[in-house]
Amino acid sequence: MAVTGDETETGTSGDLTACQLQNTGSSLPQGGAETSTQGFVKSANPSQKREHRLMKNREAARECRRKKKEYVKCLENRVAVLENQNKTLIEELSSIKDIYRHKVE
DNA sequence: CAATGATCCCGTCAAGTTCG
DNA sequence: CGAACTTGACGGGATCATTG
Repeated sequence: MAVTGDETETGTSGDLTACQLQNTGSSLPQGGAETSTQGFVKSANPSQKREHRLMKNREAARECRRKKKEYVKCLENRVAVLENQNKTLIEELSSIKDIYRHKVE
């Protein structure tokens, strides 16, 4: 097993409400800077168009993976928190049962 | 130390979705 | 409706750990 991971669900102390994926319309340099996509795409020859498309997709894939990774990390945090909650509730229930038992006896 | 397996990250393609 | 965007799937290279 290659434990490359430096991840682990460290607290991040986050309030993890909803780990939502989907386009938050977040970062992504889409409309941004560099190649003024508009004019370029029209005047470019097919191979330039292809190159441009590949480049765009390359960046998109990177961003997509980044978001997915973030999403998974968020889910992992959520699992950790819920497991803790569950544990606490089980203990609480157990002590309530105890109290009840003593009263009955 | 070489072979092997596991895992990660990347680039590309294809199909689906969104938007002007 | 077409162009741009998003994402799952696939194949390949790099790196690390284990094993004989």
